[in-house]
Amino acid sequence: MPSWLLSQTAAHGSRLVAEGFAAAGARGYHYRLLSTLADYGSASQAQLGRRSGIHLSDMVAAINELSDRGLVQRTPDPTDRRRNVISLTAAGREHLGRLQAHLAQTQSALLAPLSPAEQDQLTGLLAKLLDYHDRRSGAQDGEGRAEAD
Amino acid sequence: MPSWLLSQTAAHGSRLVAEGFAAAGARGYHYRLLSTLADYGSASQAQLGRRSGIHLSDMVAAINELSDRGLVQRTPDPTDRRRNVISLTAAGREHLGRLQAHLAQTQSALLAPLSPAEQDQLTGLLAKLLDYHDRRSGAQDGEGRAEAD
DNA sequence: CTCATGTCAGCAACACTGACATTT
DNA sequence: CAAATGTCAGTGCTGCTGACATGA
Repeated sequence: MPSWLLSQTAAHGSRLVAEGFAAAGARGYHYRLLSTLADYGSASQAQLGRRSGIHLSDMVAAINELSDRGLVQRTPDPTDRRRNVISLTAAGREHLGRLQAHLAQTQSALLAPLSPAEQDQLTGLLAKLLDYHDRRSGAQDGEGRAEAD
Repeated sequence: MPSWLLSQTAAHGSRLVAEGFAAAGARGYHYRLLSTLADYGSASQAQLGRRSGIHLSDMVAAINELSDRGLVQRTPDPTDRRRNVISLTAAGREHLGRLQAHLAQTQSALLAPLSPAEQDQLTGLLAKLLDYHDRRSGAQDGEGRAEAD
C-alpha cells in the first residue's frame, strides 16, 4: 500500500530528524523558522508563516521559544504598528548551522540502504509527487516556498 | 532535502487517506484495527496492539469507538480472565469493505502523476527503505506484521 | 514474586479552527 | 467599512510514558 509505505518511511525519517534536533534542543518548527529567516531575511510573523508553512497561530509560541533563547529578535515594526519584525540573531545563525549539520547526517542515515542512483530516483519521484499535489491543494502562496527538514 | 520530501508527500497522502476515511466516519486506527482483525482473526487487545502497531494504551479508546458502533465485539476470555477477546462483527466487515474501497481510490489519486513504471519504482524504493529501518529500530515483533493505510 | 493485561491520565509535535482586539 | 496582524484557547490524530489494579 503506497500511502502506507510513504507514511511509514516518513515516520522513520521524521523520528531520525527529530532525534537530531532534540540533541540540539530544538524541534521542527524551530529549524523551519530559522532556516526561513536565513533564506528570506527578516519578516513579520504573518509573512514568516506563509513562507515556512507554519500556521499563524503556532507562530507565537515558536517565536517565543526562539526569542527566549536569544536566537531570534522580535521588534515592533515602526511602519505598521500591527506587525512584529522577526530577525535572526548571531546566536540564531550559529544554532541554525548546528541544526543543518545534524540534518545532513540524518539524510545519509535515512538513505543509507539506497545506492546513489537509487537516492536520485527516489528524490526525483517524490519531488514529482509533491509538485503535483502542492499545485492542486492549497499552494496559493504568492511569496515563495521554503525548504526545511 | 529527502526527509522533507518524504514527510511532505506523506502528509499529502495521509490527508487524502484521512479524508476518505472521514467520509465514512472513521480514522486511521479504526481501519488498522478492522483490517488486522480481518487478516488475523479475533484476538486480545494486547495481541491486536502488537499486530497492528497501535499502542496498548490507545487500544481502549479505539475499541470503545468501534464497539459503540457495533463494528467489533468485546467479550471476556473464559480462558484468561484478564483478557478481552475482540472480534469482527458482520457490520464491521462491511464497514471495512467500504474503507478499503476509499483507500483504493486514494492510492490512485495519490500516485496519479506517476507512470505505472514509476509507481513500481517508488514503492520498491520505499519498501527497501522501510525494511532497512524497521530491522534496525524496534521490530522485534514475534507475531507478524499487519498492513494498513 | 514476576509478568501480562486492560484502563486511565497526560504529554509532545504538528496542523488547524475560532474568537478577539488592534491597526490599516 | 473590510482586511490584515498578532494572540489565545482549544481540538484532532498519532505516538508515546507512567501509574494502577487484577489475574496468570
